[in-house]
Amino acid sequence: MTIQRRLILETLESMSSHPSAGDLYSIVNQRDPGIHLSTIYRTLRWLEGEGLISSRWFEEERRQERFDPAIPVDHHHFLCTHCKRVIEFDYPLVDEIIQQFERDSEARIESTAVVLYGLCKNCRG
Amino acid sequence: MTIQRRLILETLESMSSHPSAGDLYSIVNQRDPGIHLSTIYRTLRWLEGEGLISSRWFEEERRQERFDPAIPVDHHHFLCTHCKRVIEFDYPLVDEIIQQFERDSEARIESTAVVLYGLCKNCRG
DNA sequence: CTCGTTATTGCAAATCATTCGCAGTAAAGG
DNA sequence: CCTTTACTGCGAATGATTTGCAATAACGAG
Repeated sequence: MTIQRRLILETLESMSSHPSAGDLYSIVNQRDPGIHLSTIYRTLRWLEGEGLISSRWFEEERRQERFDPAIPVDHHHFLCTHCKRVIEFDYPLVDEIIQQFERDSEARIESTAVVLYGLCKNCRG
Repeated sequence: MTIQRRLILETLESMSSHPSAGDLYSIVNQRDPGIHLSTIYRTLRWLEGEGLISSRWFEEERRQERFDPAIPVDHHHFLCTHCKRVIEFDYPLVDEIIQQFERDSEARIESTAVVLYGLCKNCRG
């Protein structure tokens, strides 16, 4: 555990917005101006491999990977298309979809990505 | 409507696999060896704008956009992680998730991306 | 059918997020 | 304090997609 890794992990954990590597860089950079973007990437990749964080791709911002400080246990996401806020949820209904699909198709489901896009409470209206 | 555009659209419509631009290029290229990859991209973008096709990003192959010959009406996807086959489905359960989330969060949902990953009937076992 | 205008193509270079190779530096344990 | 091993900073590479531009094809008017 190096200073940089600790700083990156702490910063990510303090954010609920599922930042991209670049977002994280501009914040971490304020406390450690010498840090390099590639260190951010490598550390995020390492944290992911250790199972401490997980990563997401949202269709809205298809190009940028976003990082989630949560352990990669199944949960799902809402992304506000206006303020970019992320809300997590976990409904048993998703499991019902999996079961129905497995019955209908005889496939075996191993993971899911359920994302809802729209306007949050604050951005409606 | 040029020769190239017609060829690209016909080719996409004949495929159920949700090909990437590169996949499409290697097939279209057999019938029109002079065609350029940028024409594929531009045409796909144009078809998308016309509402004739839609595009998807799957987390499994995060880097590559895949194109769907279907009109962009709400439907959902299964991607076989082994053979890359895509199966489409449309369950009312997804609408129930939307309604439940809208109730819980007071957000307004405008679109969804529901993708299931796993092994299809043929690739299990 | 021919000409002129406008849209589309082919090509090459640019983008942009992410990754990689490498040499220098820091961590960790003895 | 020293040695080994892992991590960082840096710059260059990657790879899918986009863009600028000059050449070409489509389409409508005559």
